Amino acid sequence: MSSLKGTGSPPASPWRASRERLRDREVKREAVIRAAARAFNRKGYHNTSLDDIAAALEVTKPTVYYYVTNKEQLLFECFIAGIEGIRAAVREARSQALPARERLKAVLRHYGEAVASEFGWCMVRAEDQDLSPDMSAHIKAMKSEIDQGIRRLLREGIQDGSIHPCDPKMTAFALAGALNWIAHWYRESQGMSGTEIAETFITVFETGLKPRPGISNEDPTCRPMNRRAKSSSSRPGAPRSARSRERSRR
Amino acid sequence: MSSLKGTGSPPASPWRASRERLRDREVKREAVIRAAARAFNRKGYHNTSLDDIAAALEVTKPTVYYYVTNKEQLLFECFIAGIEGIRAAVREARSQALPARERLKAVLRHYGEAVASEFGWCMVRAEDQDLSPDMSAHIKAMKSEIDQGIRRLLREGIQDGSIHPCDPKMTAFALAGALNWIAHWYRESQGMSGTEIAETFITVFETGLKPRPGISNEDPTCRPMNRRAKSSSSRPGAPRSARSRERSRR
DNA sequence: TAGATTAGCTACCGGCGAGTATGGTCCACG
DNA sequence: CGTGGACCATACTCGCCGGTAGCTAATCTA
Repeated sequence: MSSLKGTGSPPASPWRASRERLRDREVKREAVIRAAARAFNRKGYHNTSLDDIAAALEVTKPTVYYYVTNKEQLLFECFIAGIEGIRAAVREARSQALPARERLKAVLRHYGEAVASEFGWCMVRAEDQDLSPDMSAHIKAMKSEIDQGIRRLLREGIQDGSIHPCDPKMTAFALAGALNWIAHWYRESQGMSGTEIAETFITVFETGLKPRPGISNEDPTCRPMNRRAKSSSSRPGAPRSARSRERSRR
Repeated sequence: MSSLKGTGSPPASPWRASRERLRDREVKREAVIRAAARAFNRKGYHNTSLDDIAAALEVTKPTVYYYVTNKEQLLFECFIAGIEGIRAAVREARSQALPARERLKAVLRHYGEAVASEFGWCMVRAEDQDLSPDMSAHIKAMKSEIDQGIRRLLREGIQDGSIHPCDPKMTAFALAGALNWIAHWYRESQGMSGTEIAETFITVFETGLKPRPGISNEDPTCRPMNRRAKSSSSRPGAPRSARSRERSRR
């Protein structure tokens, strides 16, 4: 699969112009997966029939089966499309020379972005009861990889002094839970992007609820819901490294 | 409904001795709902048939329908059973003379307890796509009530100085998300209770990731997983075993 | 131009599971 | 003692949906 992650492309279906057939099987296949993701997102996995997906693409069910073996695989592919970015971010975080808290923040930003994406729902809510044992195992392995990566960053941060001592396991659960839950309430219509939401969450997690005398409450991320421009200067040492790095789309 | 919330009662069914019929309708009705919650918890809503639920109670499907009008209502009742405790806690928090952060903490403790309960799954994952519009509206209203209650506590805490300034809406999302997600990974088998987990989360949220010079790291909740059973397996995204796709064999 | 390959459609099957029709059994009460 | 109602089982119906068979038409290849 090549560039499934990008951009809310308009729902135009590649079948439309039957004249200039792209004959690019991969493009169509991705369109099927994206349509499935959108449908799952709206109606849930079990309430979505393959006829629905086909209708959204203005084709019929056998056509969908021409690109995909079964419904389960459709869900699986959506999951992969969503989680791949996070895995990349986790791997990347290990090879950087920054305090662990900064590397963790970069991971969380990508995490939030992925969860708020088109595939966020599938990524977060794919129940392994709906998948065959081997696919379920795949998914569990990937989720575990991410979880362990976050725990490791927490441990490293505790050791290098950039993170307050805490239970890495439980803290990772709390962080991942807060971010995962974005998929339940986020709709693109709202003002904020996934990255912005992640940024706001990160501020909450970093600062904590208990007042910190030293820190001003002028921090723009603490103002209620304006969508400021990206305010790159407010916090010293904020790593734009992760942001500047272009998404690897191949 | 009387006391559905209590205690992981053994899965004994009140029908057991068909000889000594209890003939207590309310008791049986609650047993049905609890059995449904357990089944949904294990296999998911859509993968659970009413025959499954009936079988768990050692009765047949019409018996279930004798106590409940349809499957949807079953899910709804489970939801109510789970969320009622949180609503009560939110209401109670308004009539106390404590700093808002303390009242918020009390709410979050009840929240975590509810999410880790038998009905946590139903409460958290009841998709409103699976419910009729009016039931969905009920549920949304209750969820909103809780959300608004948390936001209010945050605002009050910011004003009385017990909570560091933050965006109440986003912070409420982060808190609720972290706690909701407990339902995805928590299994009673593990060592911690729901309240204990909530307590740990609260510590994380209060303190924040950034180091606080004043605070000792001797806080027992910050030690990694004091009473560890065979941990190392559970992780946030992956609800554990739950033998996938167990079909009702007849 | 003939066969092969690609891509899509119409029309169907099979079963699973929600919900029901019907009737039997046990108890309470008169 | 028989009658009504509460309670539960057997044995269905029926619609939906995942998946398939088999055809057609276009394009490619040689």
